[in-house]
Amino acid sequence: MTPMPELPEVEHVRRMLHAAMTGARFTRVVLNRKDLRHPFPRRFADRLRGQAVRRLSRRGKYLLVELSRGDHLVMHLGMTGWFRVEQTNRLRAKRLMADEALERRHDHVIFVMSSGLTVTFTDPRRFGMMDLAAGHDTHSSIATLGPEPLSRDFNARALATACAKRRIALKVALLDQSIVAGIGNIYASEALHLARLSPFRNASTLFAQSGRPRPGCKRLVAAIKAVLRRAITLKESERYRESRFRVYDRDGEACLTPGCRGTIERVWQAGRATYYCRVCQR
DNA sequence: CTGTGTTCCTGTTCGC
DNA sequence: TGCGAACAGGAACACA
Repeated sequence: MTPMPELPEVEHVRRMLHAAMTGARFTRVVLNRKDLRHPFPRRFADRLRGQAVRRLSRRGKYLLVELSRGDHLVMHLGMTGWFRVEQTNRLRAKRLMADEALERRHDHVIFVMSSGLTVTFTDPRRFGMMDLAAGHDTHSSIATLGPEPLSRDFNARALATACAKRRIALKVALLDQSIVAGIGNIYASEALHLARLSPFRNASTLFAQSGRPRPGCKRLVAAIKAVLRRAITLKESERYRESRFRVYDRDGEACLTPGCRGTIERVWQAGRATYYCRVCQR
């Protein structure tokens, strides 16, 4: 099973698309349906055609394609979205095998680029999204995002402040994209385990009476950065196929924290599965 | 306002 | 072996 797209997966896609699209123009844009999660914006294909790709960036789980006229293509992978990059001429010549045709049944958007590459967005569950925006931070979904977890802006003070008056569980807070951008269900559990913090702990307790972040808050920030960085590195090295998570999908197994004799449990929190060790996570 | 629950969607897994 | 039910969850929205 490929993990759901969270920040590391989206970053991997960004790098892939950067290599495939930067400098090239949209020669042809094909929409195989009129919507994904939301309808495509008006004249979507027309507004892309002829534009060159200046650069590809990422904000949280959103991909941003900066276009030559200055506007931006905003994309989200949802839960099952991904991109395929192929040589356009080989694609034309190809006769599809039955299983391949089955796989292509969820190809919703096709970008034929001037470079001779075709970039296809495929998404079985159609939770993905594509939109156009004037600037990189003018899109409503992106404007409300919290700090990038791997930036300097994301530190213990910033996290403690963002959580200060929130009476929600820590795990739920990490999933809130306005508190910190890019963390999903898997890495929320992973980071809390590495930081040895209980997912049930009230988020506001990261902030001490003295107005300073508690030690756990600093550990959590470090753990989030470590978990995300490791996942990005792992993907680049292609070793991620054999890698496993610390707690995610490990219920019933022994806790990996050195010296801890606990067992990983799976519990239900705000409609989501949370994996944790009740012995070392406090 | 704030937090919880539901909805969208389909491929995969599980139990009978 | 086959079939239906349960499950997976990002983000938006309804609602108390």
